Amino acid sequence: MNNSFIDKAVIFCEQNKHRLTLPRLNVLKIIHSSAKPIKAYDILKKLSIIIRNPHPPTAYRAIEFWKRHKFIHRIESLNAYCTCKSDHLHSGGQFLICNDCGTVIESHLCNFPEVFKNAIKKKMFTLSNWNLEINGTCKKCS
Amino acid sequence: MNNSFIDKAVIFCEQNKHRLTLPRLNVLKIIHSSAKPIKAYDILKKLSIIIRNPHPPTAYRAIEFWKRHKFIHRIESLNAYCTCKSDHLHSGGQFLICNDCGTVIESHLCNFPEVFKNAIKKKMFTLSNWNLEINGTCKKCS
DNA sequence: TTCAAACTGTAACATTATAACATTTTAATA
DNA sequence: TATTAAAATGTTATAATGTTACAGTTTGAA
Repeated sequence: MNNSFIDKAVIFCEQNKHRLTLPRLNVLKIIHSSAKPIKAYDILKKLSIIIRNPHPPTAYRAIEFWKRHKFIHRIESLNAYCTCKSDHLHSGGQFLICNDCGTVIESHLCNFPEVFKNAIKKKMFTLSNWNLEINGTCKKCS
Repeated sequence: MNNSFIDKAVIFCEQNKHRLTLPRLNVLKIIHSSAKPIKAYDILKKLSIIIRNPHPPTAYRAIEFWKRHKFIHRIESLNAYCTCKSDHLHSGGQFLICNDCGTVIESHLCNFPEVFKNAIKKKMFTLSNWNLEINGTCKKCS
């Protein structure tokens, strides 16, 4: 396992005086080591190997923490979580979801496309963040 | 209430030999008459005025029906449903969600932007449908 | 008129998420 | 180094969202 992602989280917590507690560290490790986005209750199940009989809030709090600090994304249409694959902060994400095998690929764009910005401007809307979920078929499955 | 939307649904069912049953018609009417996207259990509550003690599957089946036929959209981040504001079929949607008042505006684009298509092509992914949810502040609230 | 497909009714249950409050941990400070 | 307040977790309960399974009804075509 490539741990540079976890290392970053460790450093982030040190630098920002957040506590890298057992639930936080392990929830992030569990999400990071999952090939596909993982659901909260599956995280909880895996967490129970490390923490005795953990309850939902334990998982959900850690998920919320890493999401707030943009280390993970939530795939809304799957109710599942995956680590952020981009190497810098960003306020939006695109996800390619394979209808066949369930694999999710993050396709990061730094800037929100102009067409959308224009469409938004027309509606007099001020952008804060965005989430794009694209369904289709991945290379392997097509 | 402008009923042309409901009229379209009536015609659609006639033409495609789908039954426009009491739950189907009323679920669509309920979603259509809601100013904001409405949740399944709120649909169910309103449905109980017309149908005696309806159970979740009654609402969910009708929701699934109208979604399948692209009369409604599901806003994933809200677990809520709204009618489609575009006058033709399309396989993707953008939604501007106001963080303040919860209003959702559908901003329809007929074609998926090139930047995204290119990002997808790079990943060797075949597109079927897409959903973009944009959070921000609407005109009224800013 | 009967028959199969489409659809609804109902009960039970599964999944996903949060509220509320007690307890523990931590680091700064007196 | 004892105190303390903030940050975080533990625990119980429950709310919110969604599905399965099977029985019964409606419909239109053979």
